[in-house]
Amino acid sequence: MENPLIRKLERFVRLSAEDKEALIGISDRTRHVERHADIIRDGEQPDYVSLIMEGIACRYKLSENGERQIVAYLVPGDLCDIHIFILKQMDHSIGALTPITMIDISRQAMLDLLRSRPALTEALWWSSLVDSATLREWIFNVGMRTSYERTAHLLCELFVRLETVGLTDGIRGQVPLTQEELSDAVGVGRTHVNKTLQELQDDGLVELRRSSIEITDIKRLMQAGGFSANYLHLERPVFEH
Amino acid sequence: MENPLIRKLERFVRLSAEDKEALIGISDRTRHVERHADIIRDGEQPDYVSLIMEGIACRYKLSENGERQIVAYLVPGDLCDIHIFILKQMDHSIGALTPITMIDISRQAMLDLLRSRPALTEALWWSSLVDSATLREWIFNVGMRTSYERTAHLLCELFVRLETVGLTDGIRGQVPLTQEELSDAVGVGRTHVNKTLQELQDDGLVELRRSSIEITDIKRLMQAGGFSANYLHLERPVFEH
DNA sequence: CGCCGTGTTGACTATTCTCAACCCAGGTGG
DNA sequence: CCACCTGGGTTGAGAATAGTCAACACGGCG
Repeated sequence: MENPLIRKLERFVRLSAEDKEALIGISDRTRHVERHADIIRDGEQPDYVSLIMEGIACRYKLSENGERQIVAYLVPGDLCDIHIFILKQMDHSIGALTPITMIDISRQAMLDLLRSRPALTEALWWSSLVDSATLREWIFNVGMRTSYERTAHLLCELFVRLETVGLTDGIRGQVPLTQEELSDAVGVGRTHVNKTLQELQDDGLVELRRSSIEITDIKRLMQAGGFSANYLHLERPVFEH
Repeated sequence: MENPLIRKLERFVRLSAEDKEALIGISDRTRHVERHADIIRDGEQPDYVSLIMEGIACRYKLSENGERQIVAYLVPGDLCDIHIFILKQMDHSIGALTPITMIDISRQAMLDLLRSRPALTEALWWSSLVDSATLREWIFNVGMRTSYERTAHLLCELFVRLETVGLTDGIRGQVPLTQEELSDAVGVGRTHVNKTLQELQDDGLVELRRSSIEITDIKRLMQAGGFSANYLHLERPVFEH
């Protein structure tokens, strides 16, 4: 299995063969999480860093009355718990939206990696800063855009991020999320998301499937959502691979 | 002038006298920015890290039609542009909400500091992770809470963060923001924020002044906003100072 | 075959937005 | 010293987006 983290980081820096080897060899163990299970919960302290290899997960927070706000999606190549090094406990939960395959990296292995491989350290910093930028864009999305734009924008982001790790086929893309999972992310009611998606479908931008959404025209979808990938800071163009 | 960054970081780790000296001695030059001026703009590349010493600023993004979404407030002790090390350009702007005093730290000075002072490196990582956590909470705020709760929550966050660097007097706190500046942050229209603030005032939680808001009962304000400071990860209690 | 997770539809509600007018305090310049 | 101007704040009416609720459709899995 190709390593999606390497693929992602190489969008920013070129890694040497040794860097890549170090990254591949770091895996402690592989773990599977089933759909709807939590990978880690609010208040817990993780004891390793986890890397998503397959599937989609989300960071979320719960309100008192049990509503869920998704604050980020995690796709293959994303790291879960860098917090391990610094913070005492999680201030949010991470849940699996699809079946997940992930590898756990021990704290020590991670520290060794950072100490011996400056290129990787820089790349990981980059990844962390991009995560922050994504959160800012998410705020903008939820705070400023109409539900139509919001939904479109979110789908675009997922598309681009999946594309970065090679999980789409060019212009089309399958987003394996239910409408409820989308709803919790855009902060719009479930039924209203449905209506919004149908508008997008009527406009020929997406096609609704059972438990997933297919993007049929990413270009126009980006226009509809006011999407620009600049906040993802993909410095290097895609090539080779 | 006491250094607010040191004060902030000490809420997380204890710094040695040398650490503090290194941090104080790092200042390149002091700079003043007047209210409403931009400290840095979307698309630019900063050439130094800036530390807010006095005043309040905000990170914001503009929509096509010129509306502003504030995605974070910056208070004394906050660093502006860690991006300098990694990212090619800003994906948002930073503007002064009050007159600002800040010091600029050159890239090299910052790198030297990080290399020679591991405690500071860790503290800065902490600061960065807390910033991320704050963004997540901000999403939750904008996405899930009513305008009444939202406004209350935001005021609480500002109160606590100002308190962390010693800028409040216990139970009362002056928040020097106009209603428009609050409005752009909570993502609620200007006139509606006004109505919401009046409700808060009627309930005895705040008092409205011209160009500022005084928190009169932080405890009940926290209840009203569903505020819990856990996401700020203030590991150490306040003492000494 | 039947149930459950998902999706769909429609009616009704309400929070929030928009717009427009007006107020008020403080600073400025004549 | 007063008139004016500007930046902020206040109020109210009407419009609209989005939320809520409830019922139903549908397909796949057990």
